[in-house]
Amino acid sequence: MNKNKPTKKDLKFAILAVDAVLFMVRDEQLEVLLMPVNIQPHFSGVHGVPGGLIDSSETADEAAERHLLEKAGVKNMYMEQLYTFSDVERDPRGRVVSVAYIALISQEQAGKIANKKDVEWFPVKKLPELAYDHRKIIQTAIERLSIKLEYTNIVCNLLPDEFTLSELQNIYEIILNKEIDKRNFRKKILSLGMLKEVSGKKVGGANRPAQVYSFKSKKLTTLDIL
Amino acid sequence: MNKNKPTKKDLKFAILAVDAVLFMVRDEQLEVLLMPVNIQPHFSGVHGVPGGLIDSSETADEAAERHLLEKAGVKNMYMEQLYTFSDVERDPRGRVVSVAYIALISQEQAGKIANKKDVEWFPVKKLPELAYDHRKIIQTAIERLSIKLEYTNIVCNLLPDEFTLSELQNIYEIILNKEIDKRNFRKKILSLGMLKEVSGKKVGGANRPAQVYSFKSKKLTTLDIL
DNA sequence: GCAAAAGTGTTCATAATACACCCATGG
DNA sequence: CCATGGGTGTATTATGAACACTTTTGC
Repeated sequence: MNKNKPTKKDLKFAILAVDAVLFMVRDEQLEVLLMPVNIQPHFSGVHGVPGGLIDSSETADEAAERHLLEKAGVKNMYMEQLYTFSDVERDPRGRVVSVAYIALISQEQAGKIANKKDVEWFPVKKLPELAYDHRKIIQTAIERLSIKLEYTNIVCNLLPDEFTLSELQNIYEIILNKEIDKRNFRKKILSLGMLKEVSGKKVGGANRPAQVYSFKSKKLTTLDIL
Repeated sequence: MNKNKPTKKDLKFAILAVDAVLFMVRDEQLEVLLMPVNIQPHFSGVHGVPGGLIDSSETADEAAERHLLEKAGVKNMYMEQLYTFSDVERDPRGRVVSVAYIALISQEQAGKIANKKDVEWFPVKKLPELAYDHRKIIQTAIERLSIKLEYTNIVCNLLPDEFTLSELQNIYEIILNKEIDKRNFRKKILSLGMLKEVSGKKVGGANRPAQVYSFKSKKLTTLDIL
């Protein structure tokens, strides 16, 4: 392909970046991790998802992991490629193509994060002003997450290892933005055979203790109903 | 590529390319368009899908369209982004990240293509030796296509404007690689309400003429059964 | 004893599957 | 008249949806 040196003219290349939309569920809300973006004279007082350039010796996946670790102190989370955004004008400073990722952690994991200054969780329903095309990226991520909730076990990445059926149902209701019948939900989720009972009950205050469950496997599995 | 010629200090970039996996169904087979790849000393006598670099003034989508037109003479086809492949060693000449696309045309459209020298259709079950990571890209494309057949109207892009139910069923059977009951298939596909009858019958030889149908809309629609 | 969440079954409607024969045409 | 693909219906089963009360605990 390009055999010339980077002579800067007619050279076809773009700066290649990654952006990672990191989700967590907390307080009955789907939240996304943002950090301030301050790029004079284009952006100030706005936020964006963590991201950065891809190094010449790493894959996009590795770059996304690295930037999440460096900028947000998060590691070992579930991550999948979302979409590659390549609008010519998406970065006012010049041509930057971004490979976007979805990443998921439980509230529990979120609590353990080395608290980097400047990172902050926002409910997706109350996003601040965003830099670049990050609103579109987040929107795309939410759609993907919603769809995958319905036909994969991806939800396991938003929960701690052990959880109750109510907690599980809650996450579905929050992300899908609708109420689900408790009896039908339990029947269905248990019939899928992905869960196992864990000994011990969760004592949660002034109410009946709940059975605790865990996923048999956290490997992404497609429930092919077809 | 170019990491040995860092004219721009620490500048991190990669060559950005697109690759387009163009599918067609013909002769009871899913076929993909390939062209020879001859890159000395790395590749000779092997094939790859059409593709090329992204220009600094075009999006990845536009680049994919352009390369399909330039290299294969195909235009106005259905196209969607597939995945971005970024393995560091995927191009032996240097770092090239590729945004891969799926494109679909009907056999009818394929026949009208200005016959570019060197392009050739191969059944996906009999692929020749392939350059780069194109086998992986094609594999990923086939999986995506199969999945989307089941919950979208994407199949319309593989058919001519007017077609019979048998032709439609045939495409499903070929791509999903399984037999489908004729009566159940018709019941289901008609109940989705995406088709309209077209006046006229298809006379196909020594048998009863078949009713002709067309899609009410070719816009990609998700059949949310959920 | 009461507030709060856990847990549990049945009925009904709809959708998926399995399955076999007659129809219209060209040669 | 026969070979070829077009076209149709029913019975069975599985799945999804609607729906209300009892249980266990902390206070």
